[in-house]
Amino acid sequence: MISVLIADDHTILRQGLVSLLSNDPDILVLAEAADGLSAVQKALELKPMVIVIDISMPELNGMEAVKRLHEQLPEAKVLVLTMHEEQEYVIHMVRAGASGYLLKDSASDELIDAVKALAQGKTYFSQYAASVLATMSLKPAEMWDDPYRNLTSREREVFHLIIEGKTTKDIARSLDISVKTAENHRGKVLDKLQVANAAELVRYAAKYNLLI
Amino acid sequence: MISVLIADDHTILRQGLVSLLSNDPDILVLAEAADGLSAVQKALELKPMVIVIDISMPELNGMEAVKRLHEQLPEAKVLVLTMHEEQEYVIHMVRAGASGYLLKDSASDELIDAVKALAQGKTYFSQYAASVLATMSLKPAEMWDDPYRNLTSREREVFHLIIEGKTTKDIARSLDISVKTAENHRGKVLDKLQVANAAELVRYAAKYNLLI
DNA sequence: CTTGCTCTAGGGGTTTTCCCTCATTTTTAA
DNA sequence: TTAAAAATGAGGGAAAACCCCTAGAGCAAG
Repeated sequence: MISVLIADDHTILRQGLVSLLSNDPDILVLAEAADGLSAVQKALELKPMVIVIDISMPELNGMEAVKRLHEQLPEAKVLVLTMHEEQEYVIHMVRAGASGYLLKDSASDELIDAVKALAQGKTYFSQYAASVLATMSLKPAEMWDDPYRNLTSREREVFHLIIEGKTTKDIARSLDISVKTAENHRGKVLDKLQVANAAELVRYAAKYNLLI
Repeated sequence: MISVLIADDHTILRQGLVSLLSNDPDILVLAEAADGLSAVQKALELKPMVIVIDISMPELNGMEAVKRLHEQLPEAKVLVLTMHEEQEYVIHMVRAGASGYLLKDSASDELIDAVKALAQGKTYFSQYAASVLATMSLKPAEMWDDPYRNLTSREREVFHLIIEGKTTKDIARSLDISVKTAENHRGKVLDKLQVANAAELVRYAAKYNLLI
């Protein structure tokens, strides 16, 4: 019997998953969680064999939750179930400790296969995720992180202010630094993320789900 | 017996919905569709009483699909099931002909209630959607559309070029107009959408799912 | 046929962005 | 502890963005 915890903030989807997984005689759904924090808590309490988790959740996002689960409950296997196709998501989640990655538009049979694979200590990656990981493994390690990760903390502050539509003067004021310094940070951000202007930067942010 | 068609591009969610609805003895799921176009085709063919549809779908987005369904199969009731909380989505979908609007994080009981309500010719709106519509009905009709709708066709062209990160010079070249004209259009777009700069414009585009 | 809207184009201005360079101090890591 | 990286600040300049304004041509509706 495979015990499973399901974490997803969309109730209907979550209940649909419970319904799907419960149809299989080998699978027992222990509990559900609607946010990352309660997912970690319930996992530590109930010690499920497999945790099915979505990336985007309130309280504690999926990535942080996976990290904590992997640290505090390494014997539990984490299956990421998401609609995010971005390469970076796959990589980040795997590095955070996920044993499987499945897109929400895959078939429900695949979900059950994945849960069973993880319960047996195997990994399970969708066609897409597997190919991303295969491609990535050919690149040098320093290329793995998306450029946003290469920003310094100050640069990230500036980054977020730019994508809020703030001007350099606004940024200088809100960070209490000189306009010239803010300008320098701005330049470095654009340079590091390889975009030409603020508009492209916001596109970048949208692409990586960095817009609050 | 209530016949239902389910349209959602995420296979797992879709199958979860089928599983949930099939548990109810009064509901019969006739078919599923993974994109807007096939949803319309299958609806015209099978003539379901209720169509459960997601907004964001490939081929033909939910809004267009709802519009066509309402025109070509007015006797079928459309229930929009989505994770989009944006006010504008609710309004647009209702104006397109939806009889119900449900968020994906509502409970599955609510989904079944909604399907039954629509089958009886009633409407069903989630707490949130209902309040949005209540608030909107107090505003004058010309305020209903989001500002993007007020752009002229030329302004929309410019809009899309701006959110691609193009400079005014680029825009002038690509539309074969003078830089000054492009500048004027740019100004009008920013003014009509009430944003201060290109960065905010891209945010706006992201908010309304206008980023390609 | 006038009124209004759109598209076009320009004048002239201020502000902001973007791109270099250089330099000091602080923090971090080897 | 020394070297590297980060944060700070500034000068100067070219380009772009932003904000006024006017104005003609075309087109559709009243």
